[in-house]
Amino acid sequence: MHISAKCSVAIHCLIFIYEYGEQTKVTSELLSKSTGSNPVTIRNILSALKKAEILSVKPGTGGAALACPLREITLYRVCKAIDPGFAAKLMGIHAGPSPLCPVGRNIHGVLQSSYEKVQDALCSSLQGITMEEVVADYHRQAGKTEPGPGETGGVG
Amino acid sequence: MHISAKCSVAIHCLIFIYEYGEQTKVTSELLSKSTGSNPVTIRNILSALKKAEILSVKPGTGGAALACPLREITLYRVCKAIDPGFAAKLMGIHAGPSPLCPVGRNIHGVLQSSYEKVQDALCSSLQGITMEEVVADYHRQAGKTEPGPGETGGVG
DNA sequence: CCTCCTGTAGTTTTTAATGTTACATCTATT
DNA sequence: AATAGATGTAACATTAAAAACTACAGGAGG
Repeated sequence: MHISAKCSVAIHCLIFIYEYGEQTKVTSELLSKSTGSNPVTIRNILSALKKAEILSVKPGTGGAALACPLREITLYRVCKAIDPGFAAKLMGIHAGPSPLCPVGRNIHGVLQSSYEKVQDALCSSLQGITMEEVVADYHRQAGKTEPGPGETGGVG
Repeated sequence: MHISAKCSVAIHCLIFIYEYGEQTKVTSELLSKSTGSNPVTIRNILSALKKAEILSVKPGTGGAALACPLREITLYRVCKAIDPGFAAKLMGIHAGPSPLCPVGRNIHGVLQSSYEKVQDALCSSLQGITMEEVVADYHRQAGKTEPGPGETGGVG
C-alpha cells in the first residue's frame, strides 16, 4: 500500500497557507479549489494538522495560520498527523497464511522483523525533510516561471 | 499507497521453496494453500520472480527452485520484480491541482523532488536486507515452537 | 440574529487490489 | 501419439480501501 495522497494535499495546504495566509483568509473552500480536493477532505486534513499543533484554524470565522516555524514541521510530523499508523501500513502483508504449514505459521513474525527496519528507514528519511526545504524548493521552482509569490492575480 | 502484499507472498514463497523445494515438487497449488492466496496469483508472482532471475519454474511438469544464492536476493530485487515502479508509487500525489494557482501549478514538481529522497531511502533500506537474513529469522522464530524444517508432517 | 465558516457523521461513488474462470501450452509418462 | 498434470495469461467478478458528497450542528463576527 502507499502513503495516502492526503499527505500531499496537506503539504500543498501548508505551502499555500505560508505563502498567502497573511494577506488572505484561507478557507477550506479556497484550498479545495487550489488542491482540487473536496472541502470536507480539506477540513479533515486541517483538523488533523491542528491536533498535531502544526497549524491553527479559526473556528466559525475561518482562516488558517501556521502554529510553528517551517523548520520544525517535518514531513514525518505531517504524515503522522494525517495517519498515525502510516508506517505500519507501508508494506502489505497477506492475511490468512495456513496455520498447518511451518512457513505459514511463522511468516507474519518474520516479515514483521524485516519490515520494521524498512519502516524505520522511511521514518528517519521523512524526519530529515522540513517544510523549510520544501518551501525553498517551491520558490526555486516557481521562480523559473512565476512572478514572485503574492504578485499574481488570482490564487484560487 | 502501500507496497503490495504480493511482495510478502513472494517472500513467503521463496522461504517455502528454499526449505522444501528439494524434497517436494512445489506447485502453485501447494503454495496457494500455504500462503492462503489464489493459485493464479501465485503463478503471476512466480512468473515475475522468474523474469527477474530469482528462481526457475519448470513449465509443464511443475516445480520451482531458487536460481541464485539467498544472499544475492535482496528485498529490493523482490519488490522490483513484483512491481518495477513500486518506489514511485510510495507516496500518493493528489491529481488535479488548479493550474490557476501558483502553488497548484508547481506542487507536483516540488513534491517529486522531496519524495525522491524518501524513495531512495526506502530502496537502500530494502537493498540492505537479503533473503539470507530473512531465512535466518525464520529459523530463529520457527525454532522456538517448531521441530526442525522438514521434520513436520504436512506442509500444505 | 443573520451570515459565513468549521467540525463531523453518514452515505455514496470511485478506484485499486485480489480472486475467479477459462483455456492455450508445455513436459513427462504410458 | 495420447494423456495427465502443470504453467502462462487473458478476461471478468468480487472485495476492500480511498475519496467525494450531502447534511447539519456549532462557533464567531458584523
